[in-house]
Amino acid sequence: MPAITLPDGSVRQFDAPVTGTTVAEAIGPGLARAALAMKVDGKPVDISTEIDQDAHVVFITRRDIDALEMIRHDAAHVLAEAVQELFPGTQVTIGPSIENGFYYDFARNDPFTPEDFAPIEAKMREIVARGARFERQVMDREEAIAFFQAKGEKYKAQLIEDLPRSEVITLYRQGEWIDLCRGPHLRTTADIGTAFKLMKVAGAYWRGDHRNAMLSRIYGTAWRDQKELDAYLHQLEEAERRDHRRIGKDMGLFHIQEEAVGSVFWHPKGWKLYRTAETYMRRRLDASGYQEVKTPQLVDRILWEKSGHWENYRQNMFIAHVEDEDKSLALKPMNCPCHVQIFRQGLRSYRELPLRMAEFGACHRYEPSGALHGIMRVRAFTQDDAHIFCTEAQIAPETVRFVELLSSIYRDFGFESFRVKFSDRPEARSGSDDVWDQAEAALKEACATAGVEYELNPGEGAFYGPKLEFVLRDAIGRDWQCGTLQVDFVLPERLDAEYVAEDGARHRPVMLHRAILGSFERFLGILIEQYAGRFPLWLAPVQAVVATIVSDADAYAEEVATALTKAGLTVRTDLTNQKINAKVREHSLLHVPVLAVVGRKEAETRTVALRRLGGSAQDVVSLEEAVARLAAEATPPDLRADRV
RNA sequence: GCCGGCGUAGCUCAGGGGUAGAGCAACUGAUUCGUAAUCAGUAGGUCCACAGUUCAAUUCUGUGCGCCGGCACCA
Repeated sequence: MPAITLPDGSVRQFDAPVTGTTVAEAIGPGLARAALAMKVDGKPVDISTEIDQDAHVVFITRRDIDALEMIRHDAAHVLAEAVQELFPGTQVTIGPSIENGFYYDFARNDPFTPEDFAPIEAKMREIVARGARFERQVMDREEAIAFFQAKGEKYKAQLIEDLPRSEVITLYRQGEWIDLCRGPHLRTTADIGTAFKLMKVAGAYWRGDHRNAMLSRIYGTAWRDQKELDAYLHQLEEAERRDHRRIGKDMGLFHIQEEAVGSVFWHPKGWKLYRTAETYMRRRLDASGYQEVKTPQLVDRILWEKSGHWENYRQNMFIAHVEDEDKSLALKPMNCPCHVQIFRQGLRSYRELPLRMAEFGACHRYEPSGALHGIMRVRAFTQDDAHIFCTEAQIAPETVRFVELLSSIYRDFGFESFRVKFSDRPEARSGSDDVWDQAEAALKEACATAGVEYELNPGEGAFYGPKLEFVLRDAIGRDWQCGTLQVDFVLPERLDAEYVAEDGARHRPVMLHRAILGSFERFLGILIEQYAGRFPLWLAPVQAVVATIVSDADAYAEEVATALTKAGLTVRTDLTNQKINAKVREHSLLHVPVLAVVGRKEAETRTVALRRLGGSAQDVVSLEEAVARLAAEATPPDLRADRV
């Protein structure tokens, strides 16, 4: 005799087990029409599910966010059906809903190409129009395996074989087509609607393992209505305009060329941006008790053997040989072993701890070609690296301190929020399990102390210790690790770092590896996308252009530029023989934040007309006022008087 | 590294078995014009590289390199 409690708190009694459909009908025909699925005690299920005991029920309609995920999941099923109708012999594997859409991985000798999209999409629309009911079916495990084997679907059969014994095997049928699926689903394929679109093809390894077969993946996007789909596609176009590779080219910030794959040629404006960020970081580190050092680029393999990099990281290292010498040197892929060498010079005392050693360290790593991406993933990059040598007791306070510094710096750069991931021990690692237990526990405790909330990222730690990853998102939604904090008990041991403690005996320090930006290259790439090239004044590589209206104002324009330069701004003049409209347009397209326009009037009255990027207002102020105002605004956030 | 796509002027792109075109940019000249494109003219290309097919290849085929989207790998 189930009693159904609805979201408004009302309760409906039924004499016998009922399906969601029946309950919805009992409430009203409108709801019966709109209810696509439901949540029973918080768990999403098919609307046709029978409820046989008291439960809280929430109906899911098209307007609910939960419907979106189901639309996407169902669209994946329809995609698979369409593909199998059009391309017999193609095997299905998995097809989940994902952020913004869905994908399906197919096993097939000839991978799909974008040319296949039109016919597949047409077939999908046909299947949606058919409106076949999604029917759930429970099947015995062995029977299900035999069923898929008989169809030649060996991937599906394997999926079932690998499911835990306790798992109930369910299949969903839509018309003639049937798939292994946990559910839940909408009522019919018609409920998916027509606001979907196939987006791209990609190779993907079966079960995400590169030793397995490569499958052909089709990505699609799906939404509740055409308006949402259009908005999403528009947003994608907008995001493309923010792409740091495009902006880097348009603004003349940097380039990369074939002869130095994965390395950045910084142009004057790009390097100005880089230096602004570097100078800022140096000030912040100086103020936070770090000591900056500089260590060698090329280091003998002997040191890398000691540190464990030779064993664990060699495939990512650039090795250098000299003609007449029987030596192998490696370009450093990380700075840590070098920093330990500095730590090891002389006898260290516990009084020096925590010792925070920072370096803007240029590192080289041989990254797989497919991983390279603009300046965000390169083979030569500069980390804002530091190693904190400390005692175990200092791990937690140093973590708190670090997270505060990182948050403050991210905020200054305009990133109000970021995600944190906790990566624990990887398969290939140095150090005993005991040491890893200790390191992971210490980092977790430090997080608790610092109030850091994180998601788990299993098996993704560095080979010498667990790490926290601070993740920022680029324009098109890809996540990038920037900051990191790693607890390391291994390297101090391997490289024999020690200090004399209060008790007069020698002890091992703990090493905290940490970076805030991660690498300047990646961080600046994200920064470019964050601002779409329209930087706040303190970051802009060219902060103002003084543009003339008539050539009579040339001398005055030079005077204005000089005054602004003296005040510390980076300024250019535009004395070209063009209309002011053209000048405004040109410098706006280059994202110059301030345009100082001078014509006859300004020259006579010693004023400038300030125009902000993106605005159309003109602010005519005296030269002194303009200099004072812009100088104040161009002050980096950490140097501002109102800094709390 | 793997799967797919792409590689034509500085940029964005069109074209196509008989050795190439547009717009913008550049350069020259005219124009001094008050807030997102003044007008006219000029110049600019081993059509990514190498090999093959062909009377003829930038176009077709193969290989390599690079780029783009994913996967795998990672700051």
